[in-house]
Amino acid sequence: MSDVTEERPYHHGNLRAALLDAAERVLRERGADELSLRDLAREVGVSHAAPRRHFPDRQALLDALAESGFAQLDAALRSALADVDEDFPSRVKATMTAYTRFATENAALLELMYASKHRPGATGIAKAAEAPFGLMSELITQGQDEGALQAGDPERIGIVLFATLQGIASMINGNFVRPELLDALVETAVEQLLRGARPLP
Amino acid sequence: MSDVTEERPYHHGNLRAALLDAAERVLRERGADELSLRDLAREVGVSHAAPRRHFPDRQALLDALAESGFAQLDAALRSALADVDEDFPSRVKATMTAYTRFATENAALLELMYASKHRPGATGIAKAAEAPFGLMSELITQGQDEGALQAGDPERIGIVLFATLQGIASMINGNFVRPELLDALVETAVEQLLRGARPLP
DNA sequence: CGGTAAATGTTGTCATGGGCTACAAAGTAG
DNA sequence: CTACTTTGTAGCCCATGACAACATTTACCG
Repeated sequence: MSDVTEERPYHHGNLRAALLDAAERVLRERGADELSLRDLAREVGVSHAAPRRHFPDRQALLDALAESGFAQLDAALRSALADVDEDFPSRVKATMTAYTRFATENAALLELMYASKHRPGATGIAKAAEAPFGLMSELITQGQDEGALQAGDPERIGIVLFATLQGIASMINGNFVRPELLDALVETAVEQLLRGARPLP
Repeated sequence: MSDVTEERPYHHGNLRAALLDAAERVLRERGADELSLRDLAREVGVSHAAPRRHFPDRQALLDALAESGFAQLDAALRSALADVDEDFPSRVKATMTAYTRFATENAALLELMYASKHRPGATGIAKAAEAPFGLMSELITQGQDEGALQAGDPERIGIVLFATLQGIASMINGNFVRPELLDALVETAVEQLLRGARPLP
């Protein structure tokens, strides 16, 4: 058996991942304002300056969290789409529900993801956001192919759809709308999309 | 003539307003993260602990800014509505344009307004938000009265509309969409509302 | 008026945290 | 085995938020 007093090695091994893990937990439990690099270092059991090797400053950590958030969101959306029928209305509704679920269950994370002031050269975030954005475009394209939606730039329609979802989540996360209304609002949004963007008779 | 060396009186007179003013400027120029009570105190010319009398802690200041933001937003929307025709489509479009304009020109402020973690008992913000929210509901009601929109809970439709606008602004403020696309996106959103929520033939 | 309580500002202090530099240990390649 | 690089440590400075004790105005009330 190894020593009971678990000597920590000088090198952590995968400090970056451990920090992100801890950060995600703190973010969820106490919000972005409470995120302190020193605190994370303590939790992970390294010196207060160790995180610096992986995140030059606090904002770099926040950006990394945001980037990871888009990846998680993309995974959530694709997972939701995997379990649903082929027809367009079902797929739209499943996607919208999955988005708002994710967004309301990860309120602080979403706030980071859409924060206006990422560091100038944070290309990683934009890149990571392309995955879910693209998914939305594909979905719209599918709807157009099926004849459920009128022609038009799928990206533009997708962005508006995305925006509506994000906005609904904001309303709930900001406590302006009771969470119980979430489903009804999503339902309304789905109906309006299907009716508002369908082909002219 | 009074003394040239402008002796500052012990009592500022309207410190609270002065602080909010300075805070709004800093918020616009450098973002919420850069807002420091001590810095504001310096700018206004009072001691570092003076703001405490008016804002018990930093969050209280942020909440006050958010509250003021909703009042300004409400004023902007009503002002836009005052200069436009009576017909529903014009009014909707004017309102939506005014909202997204305000939201993109005051990105950091909007972020504060919809931040998920206001202090528990910040009833002031919710109260202030009721004004613009109500405006949106009234607008929907008008549309229904004119027969441009189908029946339905005006508040629910209004919230979805509001959410869409806020979402579009988020996309632009978060740098996921080029600002030049703003008008086109609003246009799309307007059309979808008018088509998606109009009465069945 | 005049005196007292409440508001409002000031000074001084502490703990926390970000960011920096110099140094140490562990891995890696020649 | 010896350099070189990566990763973590120790210690410092400084800004800030929060707090307490004290000072000055202002407001109110007899």
